[in-house]
Amino acid sequence: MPVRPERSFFEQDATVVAQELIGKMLFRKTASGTASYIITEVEAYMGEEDQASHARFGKTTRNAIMYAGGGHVYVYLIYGMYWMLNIVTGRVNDPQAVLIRGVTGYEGPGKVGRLLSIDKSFYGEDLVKSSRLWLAHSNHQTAFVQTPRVGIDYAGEFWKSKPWRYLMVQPPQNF
DNA sequence: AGCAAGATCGGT
DNA sequence: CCGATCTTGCTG
Repeated sequence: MPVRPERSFFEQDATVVAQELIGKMLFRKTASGTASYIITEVEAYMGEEDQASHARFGKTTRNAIMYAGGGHVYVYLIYGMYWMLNIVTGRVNDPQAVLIRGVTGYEGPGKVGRLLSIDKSFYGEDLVKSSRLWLAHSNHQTAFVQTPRVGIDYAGEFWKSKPWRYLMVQPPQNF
């Protein structure tokens, strides 16, 4: 029986939630059934001071849900074609989030959005309660490595160099 | 009202 | 390396 993380899990800092998400199950229920995936790659965005974050200019129409507290879903359309799936973390008015960049077999945030049929209707979805998108603890490998975040050249060296991308360590194929 | 840029991806 | 494709946020 999958156990869903509760509110307090999402209320931690994005860097903490991000590493905890590696190896967790992500469930997506549609008309054709419920599919599950293992999260393999994420990135943390740490608040208004983080110059890589969408919250760096303060609250706007697009990022307002980032201020609503941990457990909500923040989705946005990038380049007119890819829906990015983010999980809001931290407390109310502390706009942190974790971008889901990969699940088993699908590397890249655009592919994750497409695979899970994510669209604007998921903006604000509550992962603590949702019946179409939720997380669950698992027994899968949780070892990870860290690297700088991808695609944030606009953020400046200081924030660009933060090792806030987390990748599951691949188990050896042979030995 | 107009415009530049974007937490990407796939094909040259 | 470049185009696709469209929403957002800033400027005027």
